Amino acid sequence: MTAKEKYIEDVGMFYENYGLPKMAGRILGYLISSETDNNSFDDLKNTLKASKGSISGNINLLLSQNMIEKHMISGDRKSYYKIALISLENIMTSKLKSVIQFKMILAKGLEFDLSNGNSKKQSLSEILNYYEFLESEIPKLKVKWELKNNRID
Amino acid sequence: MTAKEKYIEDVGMFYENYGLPKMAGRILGYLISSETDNNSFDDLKNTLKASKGSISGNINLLLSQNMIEKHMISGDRKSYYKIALISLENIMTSKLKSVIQFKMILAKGLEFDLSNGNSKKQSLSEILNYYEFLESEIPKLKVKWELKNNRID
DNA sequence: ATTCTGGTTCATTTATTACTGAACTTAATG
DNA sequence: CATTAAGTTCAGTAATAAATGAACCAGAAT
Repeated sequence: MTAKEKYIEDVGMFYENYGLPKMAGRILGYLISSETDNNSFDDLKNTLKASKGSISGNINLLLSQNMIEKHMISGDRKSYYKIALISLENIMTSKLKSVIQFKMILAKGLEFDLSNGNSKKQSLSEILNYYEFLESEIPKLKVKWELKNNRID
Repeated sequence: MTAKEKYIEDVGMFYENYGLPKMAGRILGYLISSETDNNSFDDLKNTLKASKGSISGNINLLLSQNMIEKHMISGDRKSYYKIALISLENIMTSKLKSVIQFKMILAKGLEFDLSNGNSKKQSLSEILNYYEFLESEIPKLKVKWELKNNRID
């Protein structure tokens, strides 16, 4: 297994964890590590040693989620695919979304925990406050980063 | 379906997404929303309408991941379970870990993208820098929160 | 108009994972 | 020491999801 093949598998596994089919993850691995933007259906099929059906289905899944982009070359019937850079930047945002979802779950859980005196309710409230704090702070980080990078030196 | 049953299902789904079996998630949902710390094997089995095998397996899974805690009551053979509050606080940490993992994947991907002039390499590097920034900033948030809450008014 | 190319569709197969339920273990109780 | 109670183990089953591969379709080339 070459280093690149290993890499493609690693990305596949990461994205499987993230909720995509492994093959979709492999496609992303291939496209991230590809030097060119002109990656054809057949390039993917041959490199990933998968069926047409699987490549087709997963390409369209990734297109629908804006994780890859399709483009054409005039005088050529094929379609070409490349990684959508924005999708790489958005991993953090999507993780944050799931933290916020969890925050809402906690808040809901508190509703069932009726007796106000109890120390569990106290603790859950504190954790909830922490998540609310994170929810408000994390978006500020992106702004902070942008400021840092767009400053005129 | 009562509100609480719905809640248990929601938590189950959240944790399934997070990588646990649905039943383990349901157990967490039950324990988060339970008013007491004294939740027995049978409470879980009856409320969740599951087999002994499934309850047993999932309790032990959750114990091994420190997501729940077991305790005893003297004069009683049963074991009792409660949610480990730290596990709720650590959701964010675990999400952050996966962001760092992704950062490493990106860094590795850049190694394959050989030609230095190319604009893709440029863009990937920028995204990588962003993740490095996040990696250093996010732990600071916890500190900031603690300072905010432990301050003497 | 026929062939070829690029890609899609979908029924079937394969793989994975979790749940069930019954037999079993261990330890406490009468 | 026989019984019961609490929980574990594991083989079989069910449910889900994804990959295959062959048939199919649309448009371009000959």
